[in-house]
Amino acid sequence: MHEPLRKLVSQTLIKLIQTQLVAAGVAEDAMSAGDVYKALVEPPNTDLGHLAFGCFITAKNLKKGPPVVAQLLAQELKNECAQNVILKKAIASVEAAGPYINIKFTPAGLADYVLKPILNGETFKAQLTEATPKMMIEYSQPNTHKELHVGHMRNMCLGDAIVRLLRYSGYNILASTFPGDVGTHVAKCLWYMKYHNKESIPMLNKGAWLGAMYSKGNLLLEDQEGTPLEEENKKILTEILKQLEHKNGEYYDLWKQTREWSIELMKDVYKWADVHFDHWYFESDVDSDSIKTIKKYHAEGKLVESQGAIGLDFSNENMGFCLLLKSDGTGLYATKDVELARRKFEDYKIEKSIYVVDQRQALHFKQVFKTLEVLGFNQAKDCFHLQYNYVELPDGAMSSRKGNIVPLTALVETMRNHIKAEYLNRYTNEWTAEEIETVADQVAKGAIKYGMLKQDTNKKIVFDMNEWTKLDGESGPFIQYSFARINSVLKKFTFDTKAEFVTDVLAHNSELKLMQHLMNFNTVVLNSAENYKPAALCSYLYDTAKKFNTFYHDCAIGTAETPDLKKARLALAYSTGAVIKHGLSLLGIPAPERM
RNA sequence: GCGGUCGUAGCUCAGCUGGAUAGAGUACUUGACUACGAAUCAAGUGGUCGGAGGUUCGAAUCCUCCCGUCCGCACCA
Repeated sequence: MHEPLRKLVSQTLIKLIQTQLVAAGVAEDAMSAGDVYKALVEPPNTDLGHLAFGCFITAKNLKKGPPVVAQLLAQELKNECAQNVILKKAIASVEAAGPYINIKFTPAGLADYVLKPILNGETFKAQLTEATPKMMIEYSQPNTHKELHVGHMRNMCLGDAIVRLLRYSGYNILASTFPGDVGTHVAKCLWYMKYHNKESIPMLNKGAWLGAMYSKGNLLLEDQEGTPLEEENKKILTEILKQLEHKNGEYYDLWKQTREWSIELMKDVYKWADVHFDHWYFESDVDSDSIKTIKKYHAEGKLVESQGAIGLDFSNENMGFCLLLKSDGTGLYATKDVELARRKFEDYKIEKSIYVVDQRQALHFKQVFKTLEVLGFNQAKDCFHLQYNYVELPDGAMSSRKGNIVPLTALVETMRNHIKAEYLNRYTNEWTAEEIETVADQVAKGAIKYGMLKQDTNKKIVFDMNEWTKLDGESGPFIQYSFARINSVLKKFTFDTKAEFVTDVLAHNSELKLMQHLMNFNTVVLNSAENYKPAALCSYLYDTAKKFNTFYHDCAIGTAETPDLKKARLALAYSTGAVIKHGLSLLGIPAPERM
């Protein structure tokens, strides 16, 4: 009940409905204002109305047909509007159409209830939720000793947007990350570096270079499989892993040093992407404790042995065998996740734990959560795996192992250069070189993040650089461009958000449509947040920009017929800009003032 | 084989917690800059919503089966 016009309508309607309920001998509290609020939807087109009330539930309660109830309530609402000054000013028409009541607002109603709260900032401070459990959202689990690629970007954008959306909606959110800084991939990287690398260590971009070491190591190891060298290689890898586990030896020293290079790369990327974590959990932090924990449970007889390894058998529940200790006594990914899940709840007293991880890990998380449950961890039910589909290349899956990745830095560089060459270099004589760089970077962020977020999480993204650099149509830069134009017109005609304006003059169809659309901002954001679907906000913002462009095309601002109309149109332009800017910020996308 | 994902316009996708005439982008065909920014706008062509049943007053949306697709299924993460 945060949107003022919906609130006004639902509070009026509920009184009328309750009168009918009592008359029909039904309990008055069979329906609440909240129920009515939820049943208020957008009609399929604006010609019908700005808001519609579907009478299905009400009709059921009254034991009458929906069209009959719509007729009845529409008449009651009309009468109410005729008597009530406030309603009379805000509501232009009420019409029953089949099972719906279509409501049209007056220009003044839309301006008063939609534009004014945006202008004074109330819209963006509205309380959208009541129950807001403390949640931790873990996202971005890159491995050290590998290079970050475009696939990692989807996870990062998604996790960050969800954190932002939920925080805006009033939730208490902690963001965490869980980099994989131990494991065989590290050993393979160090092995190659130590025994086969002939290059000298670069001064810059050590993290990316390290990723190449891993890739080369992996390929060489595969080549040597089946040769006499295989046995020798295995011995060395085991020795490396042992040293890492016991935290001493030359490999351990090399690990400490190289690990920092990777972390530096991650931090650079997070800084670029404006992504922030409240806590960094490293796999190396939980590694040895996780093994102790599992051994303890095993000693208590809560786990089973199978083929020399220890774990839990969920095969009769179609979840396979969850392996927790390998036959050599070392742990696995699941081992660490079992330990980490407990820590999160203990460290921060959270009520819900969300994991933003690739959907290929679905079975893994099912097993981990089930294991937690079997081990008596009550909060297992509060753990949730938020899945998304992965990013692949036109010729198939990306893999650091094979070395066929598109590094994130390559995407960012290509995008920035493309934007400068195609659009920004034309301003070389007007703007400083610094501004051109800054704006190119902001637009690149818009293109990349919007591209990662606009597609629903359950669909995979096929990454093609040529397609990604096309910035027309539904793209981040399209929305940013609309904002820049709004900004430019506001500057040209100077607009004061605190100045009064005449509210009943915005009567053009494209003005009404735009205002009606702006009305829905918080509703869309809340929906987007609670369903973990940033894509919903993406398409809303795209629509906002499109509707603004139509208005901008249809309605002259500078040469408006009257000064009042000009002022009101400036208010509408400003409001649209504010919604776009806030909306983009919830997706982690900056809004340049000009571009 | 078992489990899961997806299947909507030529292509890429919205719509899926059941509700009004299935929408965008792109491509293609047109039109609009002496203009508040053309990275724009306007118009047109284009759909048995994979198939078949079922539930319902009402199904792209829910259920069942089938077909196609991709993913996962113990010592990697």
